[in-house]
Amino acid sequence: MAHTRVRFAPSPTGPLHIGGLRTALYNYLFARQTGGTFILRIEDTDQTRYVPGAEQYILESLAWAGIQPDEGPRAGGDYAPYRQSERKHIYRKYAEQLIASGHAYYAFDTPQELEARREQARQAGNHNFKYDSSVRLEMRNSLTLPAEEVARLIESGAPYVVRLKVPRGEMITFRDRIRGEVQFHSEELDDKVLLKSDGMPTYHLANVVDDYLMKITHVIRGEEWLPSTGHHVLLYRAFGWTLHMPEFAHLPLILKPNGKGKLSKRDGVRLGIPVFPLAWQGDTPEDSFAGFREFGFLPEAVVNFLAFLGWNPGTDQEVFTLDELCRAFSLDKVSKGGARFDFDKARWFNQQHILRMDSRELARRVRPWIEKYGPQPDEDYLVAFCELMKERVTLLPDFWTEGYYFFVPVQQYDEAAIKKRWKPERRPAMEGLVAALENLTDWTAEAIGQTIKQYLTDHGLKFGDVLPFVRLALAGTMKGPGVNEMIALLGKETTLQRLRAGLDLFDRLVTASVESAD
RNA sequence: GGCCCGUUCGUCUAGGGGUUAGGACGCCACUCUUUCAAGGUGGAGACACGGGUUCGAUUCCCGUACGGGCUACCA
Repeated sequence: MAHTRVRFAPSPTGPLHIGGLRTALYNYLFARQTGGTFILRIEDTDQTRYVPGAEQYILESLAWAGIQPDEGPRAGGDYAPYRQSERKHIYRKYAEQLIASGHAYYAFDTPQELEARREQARQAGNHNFKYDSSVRLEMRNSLTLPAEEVARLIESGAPYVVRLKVPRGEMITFRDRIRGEVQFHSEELDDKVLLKSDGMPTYHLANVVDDYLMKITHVIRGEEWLPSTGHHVLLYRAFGWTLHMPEFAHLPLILKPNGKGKLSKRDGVRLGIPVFPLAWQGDTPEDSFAGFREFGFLPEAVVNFLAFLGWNPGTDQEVFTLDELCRAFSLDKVSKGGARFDFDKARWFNQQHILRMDSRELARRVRPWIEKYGPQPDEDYLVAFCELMKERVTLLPDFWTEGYYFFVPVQQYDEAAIKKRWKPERRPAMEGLVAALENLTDWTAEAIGQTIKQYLTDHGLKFGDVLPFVRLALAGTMKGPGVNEMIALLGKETTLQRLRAGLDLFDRLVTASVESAD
C-alpha cells in the first residue's frame, strides 16, 4: 500500500465531543499502524458557527489523549495551511473549474426565494423540497438565465452560490471499508451548494479539494457523513480525480446510554457524566462542562475506553496502552452498529489503568488531587500512598476521599462500627500493643507485622480482637489498606498519637451510648 | 415522509451453516482477607420476527419490525 495519509477534520464550533475524539483516535491508530501520517485539518468554513477557543480546545484534547498530529495548524507540514479559512482562495478556482466543465453552475436564488419555494412545495404536500435536477430549470441560475444576465449579476456584486450539477440517472457506487458496497441513485441527491455566497466553500467542496490536495488516502469519519458521500464521489468524478479517490470508512456512532440517538452534551449534564475530554468554559453556566479529565480519568483509560466503543481486537485482551492499540488496531474489526456510551465500563477501564500504572508515575497524576486540599506530600510518601491505595480506587478523586487520613487528621469516625465492636475490656490489650509499638525502632510494615503478631500470641489474642480498633483509630473507617502498611506509612508519631486518642474516643462513645440506652 | 446504515446476554462485543453461542462491564453467590478493595471460582443473562435456500440456520437471501443517521448557503 502507498504511504497512508489520514486526517481528522473537526469544525471549531465548540468543545470537541468524545465521539470526535474517537474519530481522531481511530485515524491516529490507523496512521501509526500503517506507518502513515496523521493530519489535523481545521474545518472552519462556517463563519457563523465559529467559536473562539474551540481550536485550542481541540489541540489540547488531542495532546491530553496523546494523539498528536504529524501535520496540522500547529505542527505545520508540506501541505499547509491546515486551516480551511486560510485556504479560502483555493476553493473558488476549483469551483470555477467545475462550472467550466459543466459540472456546476451559479445560482442566484436568495434564501427568501428558496424558503418561498419550499413553502410552495409544502402546500402541494411535498415536505421534502430538494434543489435538484427536477427543479433547477425553474430556478434563477446560470442554467436558466442568459449568459449576459449571469455576467451582469456577477459583476454587479449580486450574491450567488455555486451548486453541483448532479447528473440524472446515474448509479453512484462506492466501497466503504466498514460497510461494504454502498449505492445511491443520483436522482436522490440534491444540487449541493459548493461555494457559499460569502465566498467560503461548504464542507463538501473543501473536504474533497483538500483531501485531494493533501493526498489523503483514507477518509475515516463518522457515519453521519455516509449520506453525503454520494456527492463526494460525484465531485471526485467531476474533477477527474477518481483514481485519487480515498478509501472511505464510516464509523458507527456513539449513542446515548439509552440508545436513543447520538450522544450529546445534553446527556452529559442530564446524567452527570462527561461527554467531553476536557472542561469547557462557555459563555453561560449551562454552556460549560466538566470533562473526563476533571472527573479524574486517566487519558490512557479514556483512550482505551473509546477504542473499544466500536472496535475490538478479536482477542480477550481489553486493557491496552496506546502503543498496544496502534499495533492491534484494524479497520476491518470496526463494528457496524452504533455503540452506547457505558459510563460504568469507562470507570472500569480507569480502575484497570490506575491499577497497572507504575506508582511513581501514578503519584505524579494524583498529586494535584491531593494538593487541592492543602497537603504537599513529599514524593516518596505520595508514591507509597499510591502503592497502597491504587487497588481500591476507580477515579483520581477517590485517592483523597478514600485516603485523606494519610495527609490530615481523621475527620470522621465510623461511630456505628465503634459502638458495635468496642468493649472497654479491650483497653488494656490495646494499650499493651501501643507500648509494644512504641518500643519498635525498625518502622517497616514487616517489622510492625512481626511485633503485632508477637504481641497477640504472647497475650492469647486473635487478629480480630484488636486490629479492627487499630484500623478505626488510625483511619476512622473499616475500609482501607492493610494495617501494617498503614502504620508504616503513617509513621510512629502519628500512629501512637492516633491510637491513644482513639482509645479515649472509643470509651467515650460506648459509655455515652450505654447511658443513653438507660 | 424519502434515502442510507444498522440489529448476538441490560451494556460493549467474539463467533459463524452442525458450538454446551465465548469474553468483558454491571448484577448475585462463594472464596481469599483484620477491613475495604483487588484477585480467584461459580451463577443468572442473548442470536428481533416471518419467510425462503439447505439434510441442517443465529450464521446466506428476501421481507417485516425496531433503532439510528441524513434530508441547510452546518459541519
